Amino acid sequence: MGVRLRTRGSLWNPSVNVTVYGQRPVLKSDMKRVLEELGYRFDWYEDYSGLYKLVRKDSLLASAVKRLEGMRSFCQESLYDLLMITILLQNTPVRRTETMTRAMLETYGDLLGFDGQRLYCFWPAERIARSSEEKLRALKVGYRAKLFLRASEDYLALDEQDLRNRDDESLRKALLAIYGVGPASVDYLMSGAFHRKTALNTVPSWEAKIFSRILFRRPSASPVRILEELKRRYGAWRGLAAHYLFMDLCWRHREKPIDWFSKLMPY
DNA sequence: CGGCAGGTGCGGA
DNA sequence: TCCGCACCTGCC
Repeated sequence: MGVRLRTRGSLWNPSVNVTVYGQRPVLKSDMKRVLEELGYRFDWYEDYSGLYKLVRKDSLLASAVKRLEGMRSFCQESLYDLLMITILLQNTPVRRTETMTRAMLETYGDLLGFDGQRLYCFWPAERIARSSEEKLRALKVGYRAKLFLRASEDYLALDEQDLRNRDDESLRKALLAIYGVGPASVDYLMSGAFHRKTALNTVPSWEAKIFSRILFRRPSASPVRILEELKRRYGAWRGLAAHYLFMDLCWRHREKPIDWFSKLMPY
């Protein structure tokens, strides 16, 4: 299915106009399930007041919230999609992640046309599980070929709804049991696919370079130092706070290019 | 062209 | 439980 979201209403009286496109007619029952799923993925019904309270004593976060107030910890991807993304991010520069992602989508993904757009969606897990390491390696994904296979198999044995109901600790354990998921990926999965606001326990090096500039106005504070500072400032809200700071930077960069950011991000 | 970046699993201490 | 190594490719 293809989904178009359009914002309606206002910050304090928000509403979203949802249009759903399907290869077969979209039934009322489909629509109900889509809306429930969107509510979860875009974190529409959660209370963010704990984050907004931190604004009073943190001017850095205050300026990000000023621009982005109301922004949710959104994640349009499913758990499986994001799992594949974390593997594509592992042990590689961003540019190579892009190359590998394109190759994987063109070979295994589905190209959807709707609403005047042509967009790839991720492949179903079964399609990779039925493929082979050799075929995957031909796409220049290196040793990640094995990770895609094993992670897809492990994913197929999981129940995503069950995982959503678990507490942080139990969820973390279940995710780490997926082959190819370590400390860095588990943070992405918990904060992205499951909206756990605290999930930020390791800082990948490319993010450290960016947060060093944001937090300390210097180029190269260590990942450990960055994590300490985020914990000190934002405590249990550090994952979400970091998301706000990063998105604020992206928007400021988009309005007026920031030199050091262009050098770190290849866009 | 050689050297290096980058997250995870695994084997060994 | 912690440490160090292997893995693969593209960029510098």
